[in-house]
Amino acid sequence: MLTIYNTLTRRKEEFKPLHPGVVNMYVCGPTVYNYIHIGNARSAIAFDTVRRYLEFKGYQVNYVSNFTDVDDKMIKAAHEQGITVPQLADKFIRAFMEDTTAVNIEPATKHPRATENIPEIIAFVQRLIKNGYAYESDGDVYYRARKFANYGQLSGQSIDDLEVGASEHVSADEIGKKEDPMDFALWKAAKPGEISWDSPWGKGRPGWHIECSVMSTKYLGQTLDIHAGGQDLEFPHHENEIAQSEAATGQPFVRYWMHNGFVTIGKDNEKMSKSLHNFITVHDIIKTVDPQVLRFFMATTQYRRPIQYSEDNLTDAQNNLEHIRTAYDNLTYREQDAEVGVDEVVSQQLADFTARFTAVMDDDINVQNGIAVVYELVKAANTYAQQPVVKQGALQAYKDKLAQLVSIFGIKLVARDNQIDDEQIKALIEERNQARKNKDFARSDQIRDELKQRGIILEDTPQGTRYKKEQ
RNA sequence: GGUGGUAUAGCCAAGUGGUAAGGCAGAGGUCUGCAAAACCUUUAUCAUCGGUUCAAAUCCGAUUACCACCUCCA
Repeated sequence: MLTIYNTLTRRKEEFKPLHPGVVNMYVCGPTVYNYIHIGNARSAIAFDTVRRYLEFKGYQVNYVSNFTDVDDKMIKAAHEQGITVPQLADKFIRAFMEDTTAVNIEPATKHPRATENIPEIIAFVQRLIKNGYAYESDGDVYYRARKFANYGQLSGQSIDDLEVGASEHVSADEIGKKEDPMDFALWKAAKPGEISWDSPWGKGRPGWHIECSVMSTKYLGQTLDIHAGGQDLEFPHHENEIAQSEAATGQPFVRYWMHNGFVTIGKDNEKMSKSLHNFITVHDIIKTVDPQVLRFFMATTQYRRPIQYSEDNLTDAQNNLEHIRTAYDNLTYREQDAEVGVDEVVSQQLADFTARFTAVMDDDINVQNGIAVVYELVKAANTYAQQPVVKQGALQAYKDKLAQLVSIFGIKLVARDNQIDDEQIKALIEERNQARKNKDFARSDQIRDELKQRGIILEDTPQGTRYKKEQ
């Protein structure tokens, strides 16, 4: 039984989608005014992993993730770079797709953009005005937070406590426009020269929160199974989404709210964020770090826990991933002398591993326990691969299971190309084998060292000398 | 000030009442001509104090430290 921690109720709950067998899932995406950093990627990776596990469990997942392609930061960045807001959006949406593809994040079923849904947004705002939850004020439209009885339920705070904080931060030009400091913008009037769309309230653009309410319900229905995002979106973004959506539809908006923990950095474990200027972009890091290592590093920490970013931790991930890849290679290597047939003991063992993996992952996607099962599988596979007699079917079964389980973490296990075409190298390997037969170990070690310099690793096994390229 | 989270071996980290999973690094060993790879063995009383209990890392209270949200941020 799959359980998921629901931020709304602050406890783990049995996961039951509204429609059996289908999961409608919405994940808040980035504002596309810059390359995504590792913290942004964490969110995408965390929920890509959740998605992959749900699919492993047999669900059909409709996965929608938006691009916020118009807001203050977009307008500012476009102005600074001397390009239009749509040009800026196109540039960084392309970069987003490149970066997320590199770390093996599946594209969403649908990646809607706010600016592609302006008519729907306007209609949604009109509905809120009609229902009495919103009001126009000098070209802006605001939501009456106090009118929504459950406002504050997600963040667990009373609206009065929230108001104390909010009143300190209301910008000067909003004072006087709002009926109440807690009210938030659904539609913002355009300043001269800003990108804008015609609306019943004059030229303007959508507020931040409204696009997610509109697009999630448009593509997934009035009640979503899962709505996810970073913990920093709990308030105000997701709180406001609930208020908007439920005031408009009269239906429960989301069944399970999921929020991922932050990537932290530095000795103080500070949140990696754009405003603290302590971020590392995916675009940059994958120039020097294997994207699969980055993926493994992030995917093997449970989504709610923080991830401490450091070189050491990344190295740990690299070692662990290499260990898994080597096991896969070890299985592949024995295919040359494997006997035809299957092994019932192995089949049973793999079924047990799968059951245990599922049992631990069912506990709120506990990937640390999941990966622990994978390590046990690796150990069993390595042990099997050293048996004097092995079966083709068993080798394949181990490989398939290993590949299947790590694919949930976004890792692609493939047979590595260790073919050597260089005749000179082949001759050297042959010469070394001859030298070993003649117990000329000085010569054989010399050849081994020489080839190592050239990136060829030799390993002597009971099945003969195995060579592989240095990774 | 309000709210939430975290504190387990050198490092990462699991574990929500019964005498501490797993990985990395380290040490020893098996295998090997030597290596490599692999496998085996080995390393903690769980931030502090107090309480409940036959029994607590695990429940309750207090304390300390760190982080986050309450304004844009995944």
